Amino acid sequence: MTADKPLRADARRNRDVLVAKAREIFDTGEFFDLRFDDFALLAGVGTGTLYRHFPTREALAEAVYHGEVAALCDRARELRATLPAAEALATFLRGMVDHIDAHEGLARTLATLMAERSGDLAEGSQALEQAVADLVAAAVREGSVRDDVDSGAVMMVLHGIGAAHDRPHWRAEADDVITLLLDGLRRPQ
Amino acid sequence: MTADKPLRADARRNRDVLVAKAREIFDTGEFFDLRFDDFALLAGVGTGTLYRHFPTREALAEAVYHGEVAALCDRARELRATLPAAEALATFLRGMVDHIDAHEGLARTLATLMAERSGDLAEGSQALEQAVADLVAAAVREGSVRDDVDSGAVMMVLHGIGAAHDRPHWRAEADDVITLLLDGLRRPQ
DNA sequence: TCAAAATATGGAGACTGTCTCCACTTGTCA
DNA sequence: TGACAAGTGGAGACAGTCTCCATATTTTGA
Repeated sequence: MTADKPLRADARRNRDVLVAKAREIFDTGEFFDLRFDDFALLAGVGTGTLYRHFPTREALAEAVYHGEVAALCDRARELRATLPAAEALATFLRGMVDHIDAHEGLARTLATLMAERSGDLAEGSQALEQAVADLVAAAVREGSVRDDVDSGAVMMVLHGIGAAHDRPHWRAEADDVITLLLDGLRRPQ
Repeated sequence: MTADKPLRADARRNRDVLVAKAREIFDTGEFFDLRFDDFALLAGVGTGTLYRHFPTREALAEAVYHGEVAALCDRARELRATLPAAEALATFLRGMVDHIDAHEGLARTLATLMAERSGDLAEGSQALEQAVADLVAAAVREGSVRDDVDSGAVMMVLHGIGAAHDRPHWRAEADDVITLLLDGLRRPQ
């Protein structure tokens, strides 16, 4: 699966350029206005090279998403190490909204690709899923969060926030959703 | 905008056939495996006719979505007339999950199309948005639901449930999300 | 009832983006 | 440094989308 056979130096270089360029374009939100072939040219490689490294737009997204997820997981780990569990969870979720807000184009692009080919990106979500599960589990252990709902529900809500990009009052609503979620999660009593 | 100029009899007939066929195919989940031209043939009309009535896949989805939204709005109105507000809201949300569960293919198809061209379908959501807002407002007036969050947040959560289709434990998670949402909405004390 | 006008039809073929293939280039290893 | 493996790029095959218009159907009004 993840048996990364060592790439030749130039191949690795091209791959990195492609991912970097992709992240850049994702962020501008122009990814879908672009012919995939043109994207290759824009990154300075031939279309053959693009297709060898990333057979589909989704494969490219997956690579970008990986980096994104890794960063979020680091953040989750850090919060879990420095704050009480409930606070770590709340801070993480609020931070997530900030993050999506700050990289709207990226989030929108990934969410769109995720919707049409969810399978491909689902794998990349595993790590994030685990990070959230850990945050929730810690809070449950601590006694501040109820234990009768699955952490998958939290992921589903996050997914929803990401997917609902273009709602006119996205930011305010997203904040409200997190508020509702956190209040709903609080252990009754 | 909605200036429906009267269609010729045969045109109206063809349009109805197309929408009916579309709903059918949406439900099987095979819509994206199908060439749009083939869909026309399948419905028994020429491709030109298909394109005249529905210039894009999204336009077709919008028509199907309209019927769906209308049914949901009726249900919301009915519940609001026969149950205490909080209960009406809860029943509506639970019913929504049932509905999506029962028409998984349709929900998945609409959610996917919504993700890539959200603008087109957003308009069709207006009525549903209003219905949910009414349910929430009634519950707030009744005093059973907090008044410091916007009903848009509820829509966002619903959107998320619909968008998260292919999560392995979708049903259980969706139920949990509704539970969290309803508990979060309850007026503190 | 029956032209004439208005409206709608269907499917051939132009168009456009995706993806493959392979002759050639570049990197690696002994 | 030579030989072999790995990678490259872009021309062209291919597939789906969409337009166009000669033909068919419906509506209008005399």
